[in-house]
Amino acid sequence: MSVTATRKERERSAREELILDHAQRLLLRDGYQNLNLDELARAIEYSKGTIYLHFQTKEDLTLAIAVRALKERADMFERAAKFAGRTRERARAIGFACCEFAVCHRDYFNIEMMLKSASFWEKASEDRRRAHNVQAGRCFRSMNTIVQDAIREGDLPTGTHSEHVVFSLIAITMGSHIVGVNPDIQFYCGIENPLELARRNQDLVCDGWNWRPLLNEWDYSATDKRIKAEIFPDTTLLKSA
Amino acid sequence: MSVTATRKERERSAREELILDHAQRLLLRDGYQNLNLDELARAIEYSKGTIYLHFQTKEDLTLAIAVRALKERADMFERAAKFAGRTRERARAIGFACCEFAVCHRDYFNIEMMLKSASFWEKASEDRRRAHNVQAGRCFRSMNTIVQDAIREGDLPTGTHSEHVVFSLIAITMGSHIVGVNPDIQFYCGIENPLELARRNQDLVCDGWNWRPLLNEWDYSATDKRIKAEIFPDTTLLKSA
Amino acid sequence: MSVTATRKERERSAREELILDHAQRLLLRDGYQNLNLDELARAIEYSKGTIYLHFQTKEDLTLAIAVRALKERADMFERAAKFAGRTRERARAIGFACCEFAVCHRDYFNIEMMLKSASFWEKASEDRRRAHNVQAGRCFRSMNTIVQDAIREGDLPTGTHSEHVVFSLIAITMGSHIVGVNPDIQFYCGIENPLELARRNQDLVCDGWNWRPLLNEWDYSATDKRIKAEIFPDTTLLKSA
Amino acid sequence: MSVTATRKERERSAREELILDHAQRLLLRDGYQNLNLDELARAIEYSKGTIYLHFQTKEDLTLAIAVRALKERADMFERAAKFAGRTRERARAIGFACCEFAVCHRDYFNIEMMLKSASFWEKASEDRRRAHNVQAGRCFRSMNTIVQDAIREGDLPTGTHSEHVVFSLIAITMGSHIVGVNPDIQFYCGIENPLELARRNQDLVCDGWNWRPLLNEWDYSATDKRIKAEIFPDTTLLKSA
DNA sequence: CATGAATGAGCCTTCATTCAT
DNA sequence: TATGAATGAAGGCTCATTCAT
Repeated sequence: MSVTATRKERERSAREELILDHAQRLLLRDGYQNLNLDELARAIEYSKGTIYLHFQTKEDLTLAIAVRALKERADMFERAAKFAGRTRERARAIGFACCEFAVCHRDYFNIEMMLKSASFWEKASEDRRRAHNVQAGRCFRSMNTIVQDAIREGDLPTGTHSEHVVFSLIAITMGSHIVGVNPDIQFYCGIENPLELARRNQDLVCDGWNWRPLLNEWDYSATDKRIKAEIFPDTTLLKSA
Repeated sequence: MSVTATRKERERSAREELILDHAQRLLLRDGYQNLNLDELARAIEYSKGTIYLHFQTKEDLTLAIAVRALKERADMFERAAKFAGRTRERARAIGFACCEFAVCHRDYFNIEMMLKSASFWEKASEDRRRAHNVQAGRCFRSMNTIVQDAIREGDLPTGTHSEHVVFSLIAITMGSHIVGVNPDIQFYCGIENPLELARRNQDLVCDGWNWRPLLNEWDYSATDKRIKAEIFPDTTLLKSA
Repeated sequence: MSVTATRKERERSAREELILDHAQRLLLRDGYQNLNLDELARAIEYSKGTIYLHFQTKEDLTLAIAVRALKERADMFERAAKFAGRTRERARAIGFACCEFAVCHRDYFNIEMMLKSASFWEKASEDRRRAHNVQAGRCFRSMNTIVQDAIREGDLPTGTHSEHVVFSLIAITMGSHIVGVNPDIQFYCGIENPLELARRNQDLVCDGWNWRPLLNEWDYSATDKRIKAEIFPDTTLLKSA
Repeated sequence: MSVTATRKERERSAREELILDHAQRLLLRDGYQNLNLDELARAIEYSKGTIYLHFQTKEDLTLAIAVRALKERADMFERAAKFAGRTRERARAIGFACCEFAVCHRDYFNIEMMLKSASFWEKASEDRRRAHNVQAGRCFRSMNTIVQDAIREGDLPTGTHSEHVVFSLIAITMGSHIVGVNPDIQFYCGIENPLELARRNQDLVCDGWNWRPLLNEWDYSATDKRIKAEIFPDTTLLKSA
């Protein structure tokens, strides 16, 4: 590939990122239905036609935003899965990654909710749909592998279905994040730091599954320090680790 | 109030329910942005103008759907809260109510998600917003009271923040329902009956909080039978109780 | 039907005609691709939305214009077909009707040409397509019946295929009209009155088929006078008859 | 002019033909309004910019297609006009040429119809418009000369206006071709071979003008054989000649 | 000369909302 | 009170044309 071609390639990628950045911002501010391509074009200072050089439809663009975030999440999960330690410590690393992700993509789950409508997927490009599945699969496998290790190593009771553990962890995490950003619930439950609660909830569930070592059997604050140091050394977003 | 006025009042209410019934159906079928007032008018066999005699805007209508469902949920919660037994049994009754509700309003959480957008609330009527808060408060207090009782009675450890317990239960429940209906996750996690998993997840969290009696300390299947018999005798939707 | 309903019905029809009138004018001025619904709305002094209360798509509207003209043509043909006289005189009455029609709808054939594109018909409503076929059939049968009579009565040679005669008459008529309005051809052929030539061309073809009585065997100017008087008494458009 | 320049000139011409070939194909497949320059560029494997090095606008390109076809028609007409024989035989040769042309350019007349819109010509280049007139003139004169010869030689009645004869022949030919490809009319009139009918229609008109020798006074099938052999020896498209 | 990325005006269509009857 | 015809702003998408490289 010629030098010029590479540069163009880079420029194209950069612009695609630029579009996604602004689109994501508008999407989260206004919701999908109020996302307006005229405004987006104005924001990125490119024409509307240019947007369509990158994305087939508005739905395709929206899905691309989700895919990008999901890819980042999958990357973090795979990094976290390599953490050296007991299986529950490794799971904790993924929990850490998940919160880290939630901080950077505060409203990612809202985007994910937008994708619910069936008519949505029909209008997105085939490639984009495939990309979404790929990243979703990576996320799931990162966690599922650890749970299976835990069962094999005896950290989780024999006979536990790994998929059910994964499901409960996804549920408590997603639920915590979604509910945690709800102003009404924040008010009623007196929540200040939703992320902290999300991680505690994950602990509750792990303890519920009897995932050894239990919360009171291990110094997880030390684990957290190691996670932060070894896996996410550059992170400054989470004050406590 | 004259006899005629009362009859008219009743007719008005009946029509409002009719509108909400069909609107909810269409809303869940097509999503908010595809909810079309022309189609709704055709379905209810009244004119579009008539819809506007009941609801100020499309957003107001949508919120009314949510309020109606929420009210039903609050009613069920309050009924469940009166269940006679240990605090965790009463919480279990509410969990039961929540699943029961989820069965009747399979996609209520999707509607709740639609309400996220800020611009949405601006267009709903003040009265409707207030009504929503009232019902949300009822739901919260039903649960929170039980948790506080549990702390007072020593079923939950001293020093436990009741709001955090409530938060975790809401999170695991909402998370389980939202994640449980996701086809991708159903596929990855091999889920057949999301509701069953939702209830198990609630147990995990209660055990995590050390809410006595723990799962293995009590015959909760007997409790479930009583709940079904005493609180929801007419329910046939949940096969196992 | 109530009085009000009838009036509304009438108003609706009147507006539909209004839309068609202006749409036809713009269509012939600018061609189909340049027909602009914004401009049309401005011209009719109704909103764009109103246009869509009458016509499903732009294609549907265009086809409606063609159907309306075609219906008028079919009406004239059927009226002309009733002319009392020899078969060739009756055919002549239809030829007269055709020219009369061409005067009132100077560019009808151009509209008909627009309908060629296959993608066009897909976007028009089923009802409209059917209506078009109905009117086209009426036109054809009016003429074909006369030709069959001519064969039966011996005015046309035995063994003549009526459809081929009709085809040749349609061809010479359509060809004359289309070519006759072409400025280049008008210039080259020194044409002043295309209609007169169209009628003469029809005579050439009839003589070619040996349709009795031939041009030089009968006083067709007398026939023309009768046609004008009996069939189209109100017509002032054609100077010579 | 240098050798290089000549080669470039040739290359330029070749590419122009390539563009016209594909453009004509797309034009006839999709109609003018659906002719898409992006697709055309892809088809010719040159860039869109290159198309604009050859043609000023999309209209200019379309007109160029018409001009090219018209030139071919004029060439065929002039060749046919040289046929040795009676004037009506020579006219027949042109009729033959016309059908031959219609076979190779099945939808040429549709293209010709597209040129009707006034706004079209405004956007085509002056040069192209002039070229179109030149070729149209050649076609007309080929035929007109033969008719004038016929009048002079007494094959057509004295006093006949040659332009009117030409007009009627153009009309019957154009009409036959346009009407003949109309599926509705094919259905109604039971047409299988439109070209055959077109030629018969030409005969009807000639007989109508009393152009000697009449159809029943001469063995025109022999003429047709000669035409085919002497003028269009390479043609295999027309089965009967 | 050749490219093809970028443009942006333009257009069809939808649909929540209004209001005269 | 109930209607539904009328509105018109809004928005997604296209594509002929340009121009820097």
